[in-house]
Amino acid sequence: MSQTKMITTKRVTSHEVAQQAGVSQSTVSRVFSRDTRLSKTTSERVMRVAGELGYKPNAIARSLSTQRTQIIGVVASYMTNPFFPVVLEAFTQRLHELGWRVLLFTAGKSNDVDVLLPDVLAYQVDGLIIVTATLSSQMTREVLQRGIPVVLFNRYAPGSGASAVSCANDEGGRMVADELVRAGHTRFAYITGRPDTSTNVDRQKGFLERLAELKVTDCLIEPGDFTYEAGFAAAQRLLTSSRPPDAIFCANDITALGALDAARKLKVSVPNELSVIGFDDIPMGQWAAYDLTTVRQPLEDMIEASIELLLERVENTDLASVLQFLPGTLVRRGSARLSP
Amino acid sequence: MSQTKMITTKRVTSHEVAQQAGVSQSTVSRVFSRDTRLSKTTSERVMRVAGELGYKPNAIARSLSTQRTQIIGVVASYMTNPFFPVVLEAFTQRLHELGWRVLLFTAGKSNDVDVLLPDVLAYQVDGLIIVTATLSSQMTREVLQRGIPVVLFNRYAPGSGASAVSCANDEGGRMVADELVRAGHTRFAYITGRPDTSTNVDRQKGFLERLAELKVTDCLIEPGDFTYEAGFAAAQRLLTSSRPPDAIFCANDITALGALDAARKLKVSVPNELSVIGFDDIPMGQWAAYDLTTVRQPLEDMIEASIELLLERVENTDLASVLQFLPGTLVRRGSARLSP
DNA sequence: CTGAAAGCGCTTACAG
DNA sequence: CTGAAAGCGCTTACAG
Repeated sequence: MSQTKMITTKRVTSHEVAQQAGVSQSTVSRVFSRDTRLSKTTSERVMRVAGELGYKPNAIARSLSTQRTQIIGVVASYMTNPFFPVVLEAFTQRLHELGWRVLLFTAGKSNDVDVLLPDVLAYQVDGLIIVTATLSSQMTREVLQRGIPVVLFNRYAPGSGASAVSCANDEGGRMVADELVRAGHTRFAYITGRPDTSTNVDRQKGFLERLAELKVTDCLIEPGDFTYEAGFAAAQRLLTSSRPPDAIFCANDITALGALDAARKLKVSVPNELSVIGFDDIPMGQWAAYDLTTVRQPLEDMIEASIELLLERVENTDLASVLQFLPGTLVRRGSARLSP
Repeated sequence: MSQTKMITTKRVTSHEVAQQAGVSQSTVSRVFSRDTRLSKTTSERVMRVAGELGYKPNAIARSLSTQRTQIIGVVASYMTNPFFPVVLEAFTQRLHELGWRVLLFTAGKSNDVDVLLPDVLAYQVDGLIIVTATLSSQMTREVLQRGIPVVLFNRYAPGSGASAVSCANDEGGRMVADELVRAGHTRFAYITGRPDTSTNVDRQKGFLERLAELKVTDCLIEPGDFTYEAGFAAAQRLLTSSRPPDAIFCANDITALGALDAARKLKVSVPNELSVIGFDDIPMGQWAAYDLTTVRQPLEDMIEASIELLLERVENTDLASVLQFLPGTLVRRGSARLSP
């Protein structure tokens, strides 16, 4: 039942607040930028008037003036892999808490990240987080040249100048090899992710290297692409081959879920006849139908680290790029027969 | 091996391009805003110089000047329900194609959408899409008052002034009732979603109403919350009760997957002893382990309609709000015993 | 503690 | 077809 029904669509500016409050526009601005040297009375009066008028400082104007948008560009895709939505949500949430906004871009089948970039840059983002897809190193250079720091999440590109935070994928692969061998498995297989990703390369490399160190040479490599369907198909091929594996390590969880369903379909008993291990620890791995043993990525820490690296470099463009690898942990569930 | 190694971090402005090209800054601006009345030669020269200098118009400055940011605020949450990431990705992709940017906000457990809103507004978004969570009607009014149109996706709030696009959830519920009765089921159950959502209310209402019309009164209502875990628990309760249902309709797919896993655990044979039907048609429903019969939401059309409603109202703030309901379609898979 | 004024990088009537 | 200039709504040295 307020007296002042605002039907007007016109947006309130600091000038109007200033006029109503009987101060200069600069003062209004200072009130909202928390300038310290303000008398309490002025400050309170301005705040009151601003409240009545429904005034909010225009962030776009502020951005232009300060040369800082407080916007972070986030490029994310592959939302069908449950890992990424969780990552995206966490990034958005955390950045927002810290006072930053997220401009979201998705790199689809057709539009490469490189194609997206001019649009990202036009909005003067203060920093860039790439959650999926890779930036060509030339593009990375171009972005960095403009003083916009870049952090790659869950992938890395040494020498590109971009910082990166990733799980220690090779170690994770080694850990899995260790555990599977120790539990007495003898015939191994690895279902790959997309072969051009550091994630896949490192997991595979760590796994195979450790197997080799343990004198195991019997490991089939079956191509996949980080999807359920590919995992299902690959496992089906493996399990119907002349010499099926008794342990399958999958490039990621969603692939492992596909592999488990293939085993179920073929009536291969898990974990008695077959152990399946994934990588990520997505929520679905905990579902009763799967109970997936996996390498958990330290998501919270990775996100925290990414944001820290990025914001440091927003503050100080001269900082050198950093690659950071955080160790994963094995989560023992029912899909693999492991020693305790 | 280009001669002009740009090490500078300073951003190029239209003034510099103008100077290099020997024209006024206005002309440079016109070239990039595709002003028609420009001589081809000037235009080309400016473009060439701009290219050499790596000039991109500053969208923030443009926004301030035009009073249009070309930014759409999107509020999305519940990324653990696979339905939403897909929606978010589609929205982002499509809006980008149409020349709009997406500022992403997530409403977490703690931060209500209402709390987020001042930050959304500060960035002068031209429109707002709410994919999850509901805006209080007071907040909706406030946003609309500022001339910012709002579209609710997959929920609606009549009288709030916000437009909305939703699946025809009641019809969907009716359709499921029809099919289940026709196939001879006799003991029904509905596992709910969160009770305060229009989505849940309408699906439940349609289902029960149609059952009543068909003279079926035997329908248990078991509370859930749109999650796998709730679906699992609810189905477990139902199936271990004294008079277990032979057909369960679930408020959404992820709930249905939980129900299916509960059935599997309890060795209830699907679809022989039990039919389970979901709502959404998320990718996982197609997985071999589930093969879920469900009501498919016409996602593409819903997104297209949402964007159209929104952009129309960005152009013309006076347009009245509209509620739009698009029919879902039954997707017959293996989790329900239905007549052909 | 506060104000007047320049400036951020564009767009766009207004002239010519 | 093009330029000079005002203006978008802020911030922030510079004075006082």
